[in-house]
Amino acid sequence: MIGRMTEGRRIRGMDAEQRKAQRRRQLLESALELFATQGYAATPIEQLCQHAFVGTKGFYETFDSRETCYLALLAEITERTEARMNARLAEGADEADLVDAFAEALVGDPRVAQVAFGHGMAVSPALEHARRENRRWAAAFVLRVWEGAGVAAAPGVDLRVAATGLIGGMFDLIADWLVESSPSDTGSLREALAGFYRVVRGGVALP
Amino acid sequence: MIGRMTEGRRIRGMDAEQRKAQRRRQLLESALELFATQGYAATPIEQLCQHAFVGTKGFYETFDSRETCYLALLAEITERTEARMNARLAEGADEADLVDAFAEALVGDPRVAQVAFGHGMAVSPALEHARRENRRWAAAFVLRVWEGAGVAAAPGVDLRVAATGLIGGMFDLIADWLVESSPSDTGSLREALAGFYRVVRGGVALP
DNA sequence: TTCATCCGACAAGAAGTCTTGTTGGAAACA
DNA sequence: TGTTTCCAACAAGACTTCTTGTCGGATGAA
Repeated sequence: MIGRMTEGRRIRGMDAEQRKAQRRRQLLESALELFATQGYAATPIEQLCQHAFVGTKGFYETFDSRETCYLALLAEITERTEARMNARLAEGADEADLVDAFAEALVGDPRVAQVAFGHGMAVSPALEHARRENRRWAAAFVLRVWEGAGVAAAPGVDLRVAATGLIGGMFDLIADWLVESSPSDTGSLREALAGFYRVVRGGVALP
Repeated sequence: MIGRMTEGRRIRGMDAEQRKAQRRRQLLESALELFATQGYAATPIEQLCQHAFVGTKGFYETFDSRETCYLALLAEITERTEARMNARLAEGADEADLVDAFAEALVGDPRVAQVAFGHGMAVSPALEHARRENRRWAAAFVLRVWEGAGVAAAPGVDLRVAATGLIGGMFDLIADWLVESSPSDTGSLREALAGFYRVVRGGVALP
């Protein structure tokens, strides 16, 4: 208590702020790993801390809650992805390159894709399974209709992929409509769904 | 205890089995209402029972758990929708009619859409918001690329809708890839994403 | 009216998680 | 080596939800 330090002591060559940043990185890395493999809902804070070698106390000094931690992880992922895509665009990449760059960003670390698009966000595996079953049925229905209509796929077009994407897009348009439009505005949803269907339908059987 | 009844007594003109069926219907109706407005994660069993005028005991006699209840609700919704779509198809409806019938099935009761496609299944509103923010950014990015490429929309095509649907479809293809393919099989994802992009891109700028 | 039955309401225990407080030991200085 | 600082590990309380058991009012039958 003689020579009072104005700043905290250095440990492992890092000052207090750097150590805090490292704890944060460790927690986010553990969150990526555990949320991807077990899902967000099935990963308690304590397990997160054990995996990251951080005390529960330290967790609450870094994040307000488990949800905040997940949001920070998502923010980091999206920020990185967006920066990468913007860079490619600035380099003058063409459309096919951009799509491939997007795929590469996810393929590089499947945990990223799992957390951002997969069951990571789901309430439970069973519910996620039910959700996917819906989409599979819908895609199969579309394929059946196309078959009945005698659709001839344009060269390089995989009808199953097109149907899956079509369904995913339509479901997303519905989700958008739910939060952006009033329930009374049914016309905009009908137009959007019909319009997107025409786009895909046109692209599938392109001359 | 003299004349033992072989079957339970009738109440409100219904025997035991019918009353049980009615409780089930009331619980499912309450689940539809509450899951749609508050979300699944934010609706405890007790609240479900209060809204349905059913005791917690009765709940556990009907469903094994809250998740089972949600799965039953989803199953009912999908079954009804699938039956309706199959009927339309059998009637010889054309593709546009089918799309519109699908929209109509959801528009009729927005709670159905909310439960099946909206925030109903989400872990929390904040996470759902983050997820949607991702998609909005991606759709805006696509629009920017198309603008830069001087894409001229075909008549009747809304570029914003097409971009939103494209992103939704691509994200769904990723989700599919995550559960159906091994992480090492990166080629199939690349092909699927590129293929679906070509389909939409072709349909957008159709001559 | 009287009685048997049903079932929604209530109570209580169990289990899990969140959140904060404490501490023992490790790591860096002197 | 001795001292100080830091922090992961541990502990404990509060809270929420799940799940099962009991009870009393309501309902219909006799």
